[in-house]
Amino acid sequence: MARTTGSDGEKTEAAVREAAVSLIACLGYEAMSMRQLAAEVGVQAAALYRYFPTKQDLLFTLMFEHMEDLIEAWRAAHPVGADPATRLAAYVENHIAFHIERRHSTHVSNMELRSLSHEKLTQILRMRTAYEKELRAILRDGVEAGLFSVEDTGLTAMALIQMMTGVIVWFRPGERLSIAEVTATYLAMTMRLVGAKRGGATPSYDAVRPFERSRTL
Amino acid sequence: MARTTGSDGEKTEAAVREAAVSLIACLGYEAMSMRQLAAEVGVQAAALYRYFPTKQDLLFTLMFEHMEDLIEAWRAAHPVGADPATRLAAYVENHIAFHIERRHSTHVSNMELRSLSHEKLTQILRMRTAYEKELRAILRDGVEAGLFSVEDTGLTAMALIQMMTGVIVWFRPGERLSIAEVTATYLAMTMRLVGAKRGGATPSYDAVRPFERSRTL
DNA sequence: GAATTAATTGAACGTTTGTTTTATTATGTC
DNA sequence: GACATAATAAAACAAACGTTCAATTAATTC
Repeated sequence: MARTTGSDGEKTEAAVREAAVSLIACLGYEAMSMRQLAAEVGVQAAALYRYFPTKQDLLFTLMFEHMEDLIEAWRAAHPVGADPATRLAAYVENHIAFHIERRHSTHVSNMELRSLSHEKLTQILRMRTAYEKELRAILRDGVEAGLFSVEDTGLTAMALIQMMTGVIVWFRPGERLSIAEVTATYLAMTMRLVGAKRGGATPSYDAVRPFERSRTL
Repeated sequence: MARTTGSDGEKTEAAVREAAVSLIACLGYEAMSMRQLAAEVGVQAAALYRYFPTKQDLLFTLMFEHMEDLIEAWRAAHPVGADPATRLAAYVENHIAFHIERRHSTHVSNMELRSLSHEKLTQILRMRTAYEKELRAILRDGVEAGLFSVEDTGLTAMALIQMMTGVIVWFRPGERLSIAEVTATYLAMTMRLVGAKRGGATPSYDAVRPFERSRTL
């Protein structure tokens, strides 16, 4: 009827975050009730309000940290001073690896934007735009260097991001394809899509069927 | 306090459908209340139950008819007996035109699947799979004819559909790009992505910058 | 071991939800 | 003009919602 033995604020808060990401990803933000979330954590609904002032603040926190992590992952992975093709390859690989690893929080951050207040929405969209800007810069550099051939860098960046993020809709680890195979295929598709020229540091991105690939190895 | 002058069942039902698509697209299915929907139509909530037995039945009806229309649009537009490149071009053009025209109902059909019961979900997914199968068949034919070069037809089909459908996320009619420009660019990106060979009936799909294009015309 | 602080419960609050029921009025038919 | 039917309003239902508050116990500090 009060504090329970072994209870720890940090652990509870982490458990709430984790359960919330899963529940919101599966049911949707509006469909998940605070009582349902509390039950998943093994606690009463009132206890949640010790960690998050409102339901919407909880949602915002999850999204904000997802975007922070995404931007930080790219900051740690991006090759500095490399040629556009290398940078594009790094962007694709980082994006796909990150989104496959965090399917649930990606779902939350992409699908529940409409449940945010105007100010909080603006803040999340600003972070998203900053991340997408990196891709546009790579495409622009590639076009200016005569390495890529695209009609419109802004449109192409959106198309690529939609295509790559879409992987979480159908991909399930442990099924027909491995993460490495999926990433390699998306990389090849991306390089063809942007019309990457061959030669130099950039290998050919023509499609190689899996059985052919294994014969050449 | 009862039947109002000029009231007509058919008109009311159509108005309910229309308002529901807009409201669900903007607020989400769970966030839209039946009273809100009724107010939008200019009617009391109880009147809605004359046309749809439950809220979920309303959602299902909207999704079902969206999928029916999509499949019918492709049935009417698909070129029979044509080469894979022509068929692929027709698929892309039809898909983008349809989804731009029906942004709202596409949003509903893509985002609210989790609010459906198991049986109704299965029914919608069956229709979706049938539609996607058409694209896979085109890609397979193209690969077998040596015209396309893709690693995995299933994966490529999913990637293309995610990329194309994603247009509704950022595209707004009347802004920087026209529908025709967007469609042309997506078509060119698609052809490069599948490694379509040049020559024959298929023109080059190398990127041509807008200003260059207008100079050649 | 007393005092303080951290973590949680249980009950309650006022709203809002999807839906049902009953009564009432407009329209179309003979 | 009477009668049947179609279309709606108004009121009510129990259940569930997000959130608050006071009480209570575990852990920590001195």
